[in-house]
Amino acid sequence: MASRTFYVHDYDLAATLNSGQTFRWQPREGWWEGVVGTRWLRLRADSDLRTGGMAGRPSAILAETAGPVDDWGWLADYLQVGLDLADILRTFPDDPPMRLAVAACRGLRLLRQDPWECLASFILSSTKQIVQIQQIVALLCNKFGEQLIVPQNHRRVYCFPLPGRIAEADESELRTCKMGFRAPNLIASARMIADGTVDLDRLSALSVGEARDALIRLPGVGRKIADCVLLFAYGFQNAFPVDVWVMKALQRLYFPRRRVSLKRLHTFAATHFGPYAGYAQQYLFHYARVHAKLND
DNA sequence: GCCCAGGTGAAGC
DNA sequence: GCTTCACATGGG
Repeated sequence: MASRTFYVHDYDLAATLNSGQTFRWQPREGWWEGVVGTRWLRLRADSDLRTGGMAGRPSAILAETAGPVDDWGWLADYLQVGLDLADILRTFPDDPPMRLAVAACRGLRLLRQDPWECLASFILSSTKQIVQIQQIVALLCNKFGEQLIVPQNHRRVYCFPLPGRIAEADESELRTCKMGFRAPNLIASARMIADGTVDLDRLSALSVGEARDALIRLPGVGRKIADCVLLFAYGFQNAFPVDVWVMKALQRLYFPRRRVSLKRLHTFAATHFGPYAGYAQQYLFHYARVHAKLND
């Protein structure tokens, strides 16, 4: 077992882990338990003991693993603890909707996830609620993933299955994980990645447009899912996924008088929200989903 | 029963 | 170009 404390400002761990960008974290006994790569771990937001902490705004994240760790760079990268959130918030447009969303979601962050896990999870996400995506991903990992080191007396935990493992599975096996019509898309995409037709390792060297085109070649991956992977896994900060919630938020907050097409919303997003548009998108998504009642 | 869920892709105008 | 529809499955 190993542990480490990361000191952070303005980091709402619960909102971040529970904001629909990742699907494996579960609250348990005051911690968030999850898997990053091939390591089981748990995280807890704490006061910064060096300063006594700030009331109501924990400024440290405590991490514990079950196995030994000598270099914590993988977790610092995943959590993006080195990023200065204030620098990003300053680039957001100073308009009423953005001010509402930022005020409501203070400390919300974007993670830097593994591309394959992110891609596969979002292939499974279409027309599913977040709780159901979590359930499907859990079933998939339990059935196809490799077992990980966990604390004594802890239930068994498995890593996210690699593309090669999914590629050799058959559709009926995958359907037992309750993914329905998404199963053939997941298999076909896994095969294209396993056989090198699409190389996920090369995408970070491409422009955002080229990387998006590469992802959209995969079956079950359209503009929205591609943008999720570009933003959540590759860190293309200007990727702007438009799902039903973001669509509702943009329509209601910025164009209350007229109906605007999806294409025009993309054009608006690309010009209005600045270089960190993807970050702004996550604030709008979380605000719309958790805080605002945007339904008529 | 009905409607919706971090959509996509094919088919219709 | 744009609109409509099927696609599994579960929750409200």
